Amino acid sequence: MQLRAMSLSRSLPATTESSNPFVSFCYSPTAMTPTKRFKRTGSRNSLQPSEPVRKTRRSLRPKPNPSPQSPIPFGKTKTLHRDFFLIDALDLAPRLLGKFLRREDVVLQITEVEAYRPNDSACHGRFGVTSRTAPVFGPGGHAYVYLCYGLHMMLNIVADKEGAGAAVLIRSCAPISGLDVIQQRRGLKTEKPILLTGPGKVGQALGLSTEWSNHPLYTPGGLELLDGPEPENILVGPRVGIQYALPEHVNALWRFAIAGTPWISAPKNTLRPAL
DNA sequence: GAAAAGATTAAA
DNA sequence: TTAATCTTTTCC
Repeated sequence: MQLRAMSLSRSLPATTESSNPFVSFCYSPTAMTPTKRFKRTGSRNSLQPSEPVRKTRRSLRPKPNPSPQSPIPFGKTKTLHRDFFLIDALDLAPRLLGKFLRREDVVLQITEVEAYRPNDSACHGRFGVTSRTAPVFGPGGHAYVYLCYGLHMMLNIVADKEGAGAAVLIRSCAPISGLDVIQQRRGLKTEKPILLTGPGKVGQALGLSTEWSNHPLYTPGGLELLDGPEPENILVGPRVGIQYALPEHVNALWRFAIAGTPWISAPKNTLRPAL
């Protein structure tokens, strides 16, 4: 199913607005049909919906759906205005959910993010402006890419006005277009969530290096952020891997994800429905 | 100038 | 559970 939507979009020219791949994706019958498995039960356990059905035979189980929710149809897909990014990272983070990241033929939909803010003991900006973190202190709407553990390229989207020092980490995405390129870069011939759930995986799938740091995302060309459907429900939780920070920042619920999607990194059991 | 630690991942 | 891997930042 997923492959059908993707190969369909690949067959279309992706350069002009009128024939962009998302329109065909969002109107494709498979994308418009929500899978039963993702329906909310309304019980107290919010995580129930995203877990696979246990007692169904493997061959009968529905495959992971690249569409995190029923997409809201939208006519034109375009880059967002730079003003979109000039807000508190805590406000920007959830608004990035559902949006599209595009680099040439590869298109990913953002499914999980984390906010990093001024006066945040977990934020890279906590040491002030350095050669690495300079983009974080620039105006919102630019990429901030850094090397983590000497291996992984982590993509952030700079938030707020110039001088603030805030950014949103992209933790997970769903593949929308360019699956073969994504798989090639990842070295994985799969379409399961393992392909793109984790910040290092997103950077690898987009073929990023630190040279992309400070690249504007609101102008056509290179790496772009495009408008996308707003998720129906959102999950929140504490951020991952920041045990070195102050308790108030370790515990802050600044991690956001689209409810019901399988495209969320570990740990998932710390996420709860937003109010 | 040296050393520790890190917004992680994949394999055992 | 742990090794891989290297830049950034801090400490002496």
